Amino acid sequence: MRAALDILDEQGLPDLTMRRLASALGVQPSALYWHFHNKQSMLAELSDRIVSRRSRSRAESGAEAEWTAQVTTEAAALRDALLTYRDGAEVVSSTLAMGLGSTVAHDRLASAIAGGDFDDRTVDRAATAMLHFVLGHVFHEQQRMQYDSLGAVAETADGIEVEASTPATEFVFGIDLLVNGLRFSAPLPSTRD
Amino acid sequence: MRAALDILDEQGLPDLTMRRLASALGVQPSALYWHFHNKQSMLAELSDRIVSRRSRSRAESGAEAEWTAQVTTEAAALRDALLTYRDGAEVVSSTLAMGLGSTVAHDRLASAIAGGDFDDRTVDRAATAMLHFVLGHVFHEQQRMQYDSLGAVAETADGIEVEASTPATEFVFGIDLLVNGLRFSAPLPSTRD
DNA sequence: ACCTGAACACCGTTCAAGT
DNA sequence: ACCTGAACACCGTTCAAGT
Repeated sequence: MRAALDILDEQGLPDLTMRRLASALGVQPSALYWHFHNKQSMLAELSDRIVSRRSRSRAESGAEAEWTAQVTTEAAALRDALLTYRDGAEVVSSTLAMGLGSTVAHDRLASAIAGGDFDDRTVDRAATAMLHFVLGHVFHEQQRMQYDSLGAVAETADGIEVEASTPATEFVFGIDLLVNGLRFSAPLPSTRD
Repeated sequence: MRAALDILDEQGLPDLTMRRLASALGVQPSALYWHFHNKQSMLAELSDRIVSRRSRSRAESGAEAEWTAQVTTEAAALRDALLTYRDGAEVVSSTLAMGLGSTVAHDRLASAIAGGDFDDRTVDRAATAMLHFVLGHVFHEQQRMQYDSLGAVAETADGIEVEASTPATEFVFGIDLLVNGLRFSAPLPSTRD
């Protein structure tokens, strides 16, 4: 797993092949198939490690913060985790799409959302929608990163458009959209205090 | 393109190889490289065709419908287009992530959203967020489809959970979340009429 | 203008056999 | 328990050469 993460981060997903991984370990490719059923399940395990990596639990980690703030924090933490390794979002996205990998990402978002007192179905669907947005956003963000690093400096050509809005800004915009939609959609039964 | 769409729909993206496409056309693989720079650009063209396929322009296509209804309609039309071919969402998603393919999908969502009188940046970001949700959702939906078709009938095992909520229902839930978030986020300058 | 033939440099996976 | 060796059935792409 450590060797695989190194290759992923240094060379990218397309270069993370079973043969390259084997040779990084000084072993024959076939040796890997004693440890993993196939490449997919190896990537699934990688995906779990990427997602599970908790970033600094920010200032407010307690149960007291507004649920909206908790959701925002959780989403940002997930984005951070995905950004930790090159192509992280693609690995996780395709793993989850295949129905593999753990559900921690979804679950953490869901439990933050549950702080808003919604019914279980709403919580689940909102978490899923949010997860789709996060994965889509970071996937896109990382693809741009390596496209930009391959020449094509995009240019701040005509001076205008200089502070064109950062990926982080666009990210919180999307999250806020979903949080606000959630806040104003349901009857939201009890607003204690 | 027709042959490629056939292979995609009948055998899926993993089986859509340049060699298989060539042999379906009764031609050598190398012949394809006179027509396309590489496989990516072939898939990009395929992606454009998938997205451009307009479904029945529903009842209200006029300029008069509520902008929220227009956005919902546009999102549903995009979902329909992606569902038309097997693995359609994956083809489009990865093409757009690579910075290839046309921007029609984004643009159609954006112009529907623009009916709500938001500033250009908000329109663009909201369209992007929505596009990420749609692609993520349908990608997931299609992956499940072929997972389910490969045995593993999932079972309505214990009678409960029978009407567990369809993909279509979950889709409109996510779209509504985004539309509502948008409606209640900005100052929304003019509410003429 | 459009295609063939032949090659290059790879893939994931299996499986008997070794230690 | 863990790995090697050798093979199978593939990939995308290039490029001289043909018509």
